[in-house]
Order: sequence, then C-alpha cells, then structure tokens
Amino acid sequence: MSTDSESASDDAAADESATENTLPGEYDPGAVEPKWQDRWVDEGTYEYDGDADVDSNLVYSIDTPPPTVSGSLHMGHLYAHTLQDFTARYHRMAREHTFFPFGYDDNGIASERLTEQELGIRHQDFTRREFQEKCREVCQDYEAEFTDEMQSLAMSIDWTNTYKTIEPRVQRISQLSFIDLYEQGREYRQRAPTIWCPDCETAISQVEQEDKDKHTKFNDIDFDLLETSDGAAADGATFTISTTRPELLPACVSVFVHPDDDENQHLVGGTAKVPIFGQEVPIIADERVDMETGSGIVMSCTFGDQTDIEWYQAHDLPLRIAIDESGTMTDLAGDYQGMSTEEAREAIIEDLDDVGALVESRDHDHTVQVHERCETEVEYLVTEQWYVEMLDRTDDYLEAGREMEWYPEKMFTRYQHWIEGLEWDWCISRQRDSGIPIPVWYCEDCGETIMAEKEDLPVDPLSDDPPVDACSECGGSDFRPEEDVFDTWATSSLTPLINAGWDWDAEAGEFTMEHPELYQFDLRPQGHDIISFWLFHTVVKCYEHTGEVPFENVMINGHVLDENREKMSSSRGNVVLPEEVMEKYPVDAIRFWSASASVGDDFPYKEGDLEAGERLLQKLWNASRLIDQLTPAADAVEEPDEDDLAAVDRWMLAELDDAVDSLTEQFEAYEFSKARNELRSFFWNSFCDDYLEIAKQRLSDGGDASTEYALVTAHRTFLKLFAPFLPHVTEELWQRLYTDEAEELDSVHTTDWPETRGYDADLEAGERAMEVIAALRRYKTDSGLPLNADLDTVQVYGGIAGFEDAVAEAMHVADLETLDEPPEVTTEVTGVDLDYSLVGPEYGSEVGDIDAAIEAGEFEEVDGKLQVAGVELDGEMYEIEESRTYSGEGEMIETENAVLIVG
RNA sequence: GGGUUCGUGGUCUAGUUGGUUAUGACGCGGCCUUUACAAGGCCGAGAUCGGUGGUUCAACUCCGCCCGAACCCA
Repeated sequence: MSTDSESASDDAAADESATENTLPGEYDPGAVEPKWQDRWVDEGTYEYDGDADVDSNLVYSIDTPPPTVSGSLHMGHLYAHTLQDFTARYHRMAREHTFFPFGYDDNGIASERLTEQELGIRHQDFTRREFQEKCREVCQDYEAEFTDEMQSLAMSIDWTNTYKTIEPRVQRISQLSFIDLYEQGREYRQRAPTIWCPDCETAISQVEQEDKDKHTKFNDIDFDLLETSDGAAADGATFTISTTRPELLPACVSVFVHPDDDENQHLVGGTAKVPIFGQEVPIIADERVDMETGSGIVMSCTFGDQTDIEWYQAHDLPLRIAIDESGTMTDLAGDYQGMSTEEAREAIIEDLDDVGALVESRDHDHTVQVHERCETEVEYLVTEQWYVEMLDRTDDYLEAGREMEWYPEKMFTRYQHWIEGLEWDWCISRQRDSGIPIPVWYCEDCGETIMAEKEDLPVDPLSDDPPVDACSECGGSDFRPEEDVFDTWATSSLTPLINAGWDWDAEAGEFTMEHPELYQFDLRPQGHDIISFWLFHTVVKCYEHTGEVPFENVMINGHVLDENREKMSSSRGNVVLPEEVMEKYPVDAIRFWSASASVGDDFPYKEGDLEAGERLLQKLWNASRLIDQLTPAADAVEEPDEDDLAAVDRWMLAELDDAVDSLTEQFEAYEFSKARNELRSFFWNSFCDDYLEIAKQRLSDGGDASTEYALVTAHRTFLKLFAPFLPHVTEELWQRLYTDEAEELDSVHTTDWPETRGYDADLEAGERAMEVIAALRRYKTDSGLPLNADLDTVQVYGGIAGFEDAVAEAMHVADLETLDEPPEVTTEVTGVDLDYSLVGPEYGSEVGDIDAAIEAGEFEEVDGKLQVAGVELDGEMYEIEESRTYSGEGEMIETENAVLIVG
C-alpha cells in the first residue's frame, strides 16, 4: 500500500488506500477504532459549543452520575455509559448542541483509603485541606486511566467539561447547598436516634447498612414481676424474656407483650425489675412484638434495634444510654463500665447465671445490620446530627417524580414506593475525618449556630475563623467549629447544579447558573438499584434549590449478568472484565450488543451476540465497498428530477424515509433495541438482499443516474443512522467516501440527523416485486439452480408496475411478462378465514356455532355475503380460503400477494 | 418476611389498548463456489408463551393463587 508523499502526514487515516479511493477488502477495527478515538479527542469533536444565550430547546443536556474512579471499570460502567452515548450521539446529530460531561467521584472513603495506602500516610496527620490535596494527586492517575478507558469505548464525552467531587468548586457548591437549605428552614440539628458504626465511629444512613447472617446465642432471662395489671404480684413471680443482646440489660426501659398474647395479658400495665441492674420498667402491649420468637415477651432498650426506636417514639420511653460511640459500656452499666459490648455480653451472661436469672442460653442464627463498608454490626445511638427535613414534603417529591418521563415507565413505581416507605429524615452529617466540612461554628456560651458566609466558601471550620467576632444571640466570642463532614450523597446529589455552574452571586444576592440553558437536564441515566437514594436525593436537593424538577427524562439501565443470567460478583468468580471483551471484539460490536436489551432490563453477557455485531460491521463494510465500486465519486452524483427516478429507486428512497421516521421515534423514546433490530434488518434484508442485488444488475452495463443517486443517498443515510451505534466504522467509511481530506475533521457524528425526503412511491408494488424476487430465488434453490441461472420466461400476476425490469435483471429472466388476469386455475374452497376482531364483537357467543358450521363445511357465499349458522356475515368479516391447481404450462408459484408462472 | 419487576423454541428476544398462523437473532440440520460478503444466500426443524384456576365468543395479553429469578426494603 503506497501513499503519495503529500498525504503521508502523521494523520493515521492516510495509512491505507484512502488516496486511491477504494476500500480494502477487510475492515480492520483493530487499527481503525483507536485511530478515531484519538482523533475525536484531539479535535474536540464532542465539545459543548452552546452558551447561556442559547435556546434551551436546542440543547440536549445529560447529567451523568459520576463513578468512583479509584475502582476499575466493569461491565456495568461499559453498559450504562454506552446507553448514554447512544442518546448523546443521536441528539448531537438531531439538535444544535449536546452537553455530555463527565464527573469523577473521589470524595469518599474508597479514595481516602487509597491515598493512605499509596502514600503510606495517615489522614489524621494532615489538615483536611492538605489531605484532600493529596487525595486529588493520588486520584489523578486513576482518573487518567478511567478517562482512557472511557475514550477507548468511544464515549462521546466532552472532556473539557469534567469535575471531581473533591475539588474546591464542588466543595463550594456542597456548602452553598447546605446553607441554602438551612436558610430555607429545611435543615435542623438534633439529638436523635441514629444508626451508628462503632468501628468507623460515624453515623450512617439507612442505605449504608446491609444484612448479615450471624450465629449467636439466644438467652432466656428471668425478670422479677413486681406488679401485674391487677396490682402487686405474688412474691417470687417471674417471667422470661429472650434476647441476643444481654449487654443491653442496663439500657432496658420497658417490656413488651403482644396484645393478642392471651397467656401474658395479665402482665400488661404491670411493672418488672431488670435482673442485676435493678431498674423497674413498665410492661406495655404493642403489636410489633413477634410472638413466634422466644417467649413472646421482649425487652425494649436504648437501642437494640429499629423497633426499639419506634417504641421509644411511640410510647414516650426514657433514654438509658449504656453504650457509647466507640461501642464501650458507659457508667450506666455499673461494674461493666469500660468493657466492649462483646466483653460485657459474656460477663453479664455469667453473672446472670450466678444469680439464677439465666434460664437457658441456646444457639441461634439471625440477621443483623452491619455497616456495608466495614461489616461491623451497627448500634443505634442518640447523637447530635444534621438532618435534611423530608418527611413533610414527600407529596411534593412524589409529584416531582411524576413530572419526569421514566424510561422504562415502570421504574417510577420504585421511586414511588421508596418515598412512601420513608420513615426518617435524611441524616447528612458524618463523623469522618476527611470529607467536605459542614461550614458551621457554634457559640461556646449559648450554643447558637453560626453559618459561614456564602462568599467565603469553601471553608473548613477547623482551619478557618467564623465570619463573626461576636455571637449574634449572646455576644459571646468563643466559637467551637463543627467537626463533622457531609455524607457523600449530600454532594453526589448536586451533579445537575455542578454541571450547570450553580453559584451564589454576592452582588446580586441570588443564586445564578453559568449555564442556565442546560437546566433542567434532558436526561438523567441511573442504574435501577440506586433509584432510591442517588436519583431520589438528587431530585430533592435540586428541587429545593431551584424550585424545578432537575430532569425531563430518566433512563434506567439494567445490569449485565453472566451467561447463566446470574449476577456478576467476585465471590462467585463469574466477573467478565471489559478489557477481556475489548481484546476479543471491536468496540462497535460491543456497542451493538449493548443495544440488544430493552432499557431497564437486566441482560446476560453472551459471546455469540457480540459475534453478530462483528458480522454486521463486515457486512456494512462489504456493502459500502460494492457501492463505492458501482458509483462514481460522491460529488459527481446529482439528484435527478423526481420524474426521472426509476420506480425501484424511488421505492428504496421511500422505504428509507419510513425507516428514518421510525428510527427517529425510537431514539427519541430511548428504544435502542427496537431501533437496532429494525435498522439491522432493514439494512441487511431490504437494502442488501433486495435492493443492492437489483442495483448491482442495473449498473452492470454502465451508469444509471437514478440508481447511482439512490444508492449513494441510501448509503449516506445508513451511515448516519448507524452512527450512534457504530461510531468507528461509520466514521471510517464517511471519511473515506464522503469528505475531502480537509484540515479539520468533518465528522459524521456532527452531521445532521437524516430527514425524510418525502419520496412518493408505490410501496405495495415494490413489496410485491420483492416477493416475486424472493419466490424466484426460492424456485432456483429448490430446483438446484444457481441463483444467477437464466430463466426463459416468467409471468407475473399482481401489480408490480414499474418493477418489471428490476425483477428481470436481478433474477436473470429473459422474458418477463405481467398478467392482467390471474392464470387459469381450478379452485377448491377449503375453508373460511374469519376476521374475529369484527365477527367477535358482533356475534359474541354465536362465534362458536359459526366456527363449528364452517368446520363442518356448512356455509354458502351469496352476493358477497357468507351465510353460515343462521347468520349472514359481511364481506369484510371473512375471506374464502381456496386451494388452486394450475394445469397450464410451466410451474405456478403463489406468494402472499402475487402469482407467478415460471416456464 | 414485605414490596417492585420479570418468566415466550436449546439460548437471547419482539409482541402498542384481548382478536385465533407468536417476531427476529444466535445455535442446529440440509442445499447453493453467485463477479461486496461462505463472517454470504436459500430452505428446514424447533414454543401447548413458568404452573394452575378464573373473566370473556376469544387470553402470551386482564384477574386470583402457586413455583422460580432479580432488585429494593425489613
């Protein structure tokens, strides 16, 4: 392959025969794909080119949830981002501007630990600012790697619009959000029951805990009964409770009995004495008691589980705090003070046994709640935390969810049920050392909350001074900085505001957006497993800040499963890595496979499906090669007058119009799998198998302006329609065939999406002609003839007006004749085909009789009406089925809409 | 345990308000060297639509129960 010197630049496109204007016989994705990936990035092909003055209807904006980049790319990333890329590429062509940004989430425990490991440091030895600086440095390599991987998957992301959740700009937005919500009265600080991880020593939210099966002891413990509902109990009267956590005995505040528990009903209203610790507690009835477990009598403590919290709230119980924030017993535990919960449990069981209060201690398996990050069993403590109020606005948030279009629609129910089940406000403070600081100080004298000034943000109260010298309430001058940081979701839920450049304008005294044209965002993609917190929290936050629902559309993606439809997980060892897949298959083939499932459905990773995509690439390449050979240079092809278009060419262009309409609708509705299937089968079956075979013959004896035009037009359109799915091969073909080798890249991905041209054609005649061709192909195959065998004469009945030559040429028929009348046949009525959609509603229960009569042959057609079973059916309700026998010369072939005689 | 979603040939999948012949792909079997493509073309086999009851003239489609899977929440 030689290239002449002037094009032998460092432009990789010149490596092959581009200058010779023919396509090589094989498509080589291994060389082509990286070439374009680099070029797109170098040329900034996907950079957002809108600004604040642009009509937001002309902008398609995507708010992408940022992945944790310190982890490695998995099939879920690949799939979810590929779906996003389909929408981005389609809309980039269909609209004026597309905004497809990227975010790196490095503001979490994962990157914190990574930084400590990589640098061999402890975050405690640095200020938060210093440590976060180091996190940013360490994460940079991981981000670069992630970026490379995303680029090698052909994500059409604008790499000049990225953010990191740890960067100062994002910290400022997080703190602005906090202050705005506080000023709106949507936040409060309260001492309240919190889910607490004693190992990490932080509050965690409901969603950060997970189930873990645990083997433990179930202990039956005797309580002294002091009073029953009828007054003082008999001396020495006891009852038994069962618990897995005897270390909570000092925290016991009451005993519960189920209202339906007849056997123990006499206890209700009475009083009991807790063994060893001696506090007297009331006995109360409540339906939340599980009668099946243990004795059916249960103690309630501060707090053993979430039911204890519910009881505390419902029955106004006192607090007895026996376990502190590090999981150590408090002074309330008396002799056990200072022990860990585990140690106290052992000791208390022993002592219970000594005083004769331990009835039995037996093996027991149950489920406990653990912190998802460290697997430590959680405690329920009373601590001071910041909350975002939510429970009072759940109706609004539900309505906000209704205002968005959900793809698929059914996923809205997950959002709805999550909201309907909400029981807690959102705890947003965390006791981590690192993270985005809560920008608050407290007056040492009166406890007044001092918020940072918006213009000072970001601040860190541990290093920065409060904005006032004296407390506005009491005039005090000593301030205590808030040590807590935000829950990462408090930041992750702000991505639309980060992307739109939300900020506080101190001069104007209002919040502004650098890019108001982006908001609300057209699309929010999200995995179906995290609708409840990520998407929900984002809707809540943005709604409260802007008064507007942040997204017009939500696209929920499913999960990639293994070939047996099981979830991929490292413990099962069935994880498929994107790198392995990318080594074996072209990215375009992987993308085509990604489009195979309906949006929202989980789907399995199957190698065979990737091969289908690979074959399509080759087919597209080969067809392009043929078209290139058949037609002159693209710019020499001109549109003929409408009247000069041959019927078959006009037919192709009209069919293409239909396909464009349909594909456009499907892309608009995020129906990628429908679009993919329809495009593939239209291209392969209608265009390649039918039309291209005809065109090949029509052009074999020299040029034909009509067919050349139709071929090139269809081909250009196909490249555009395939472009969102197969960005590399379409770009390669587009560049080779339809652009000058200009300085600047004129990418197929920045061309306009095809519009229908409004060609009018006899679609039915075309369809019949294709039927006839298919029938002749079948005839040749059945007769053992090669497909290019000559046929002497073929007669066709069934209008194929205008397509006679096309059929004859394509099928090598010497003499093709059309018939005005059906061939002479003897017919025999074999039955009646009813149109039940008409007959059913009309005759209802009589349909059975009608069917039976037809089955028995008891019917008669008179004057275009069918007399059967005592009723008379109109002509449109039925069709007489007949078998036809042809006794003339040649062989008769019937298709659905045509009859032909091959002779 | 509760909720949500789902269950269609060997595998994956279409099936829009119920209308009787259930779509396509992969795989499988057979045939065809045809001047873009054997990674192609043509033909064929293969499904009582998870099971079971019900509503209806008519159910893959609507309803009840059961079985199984995934996710979310306990």
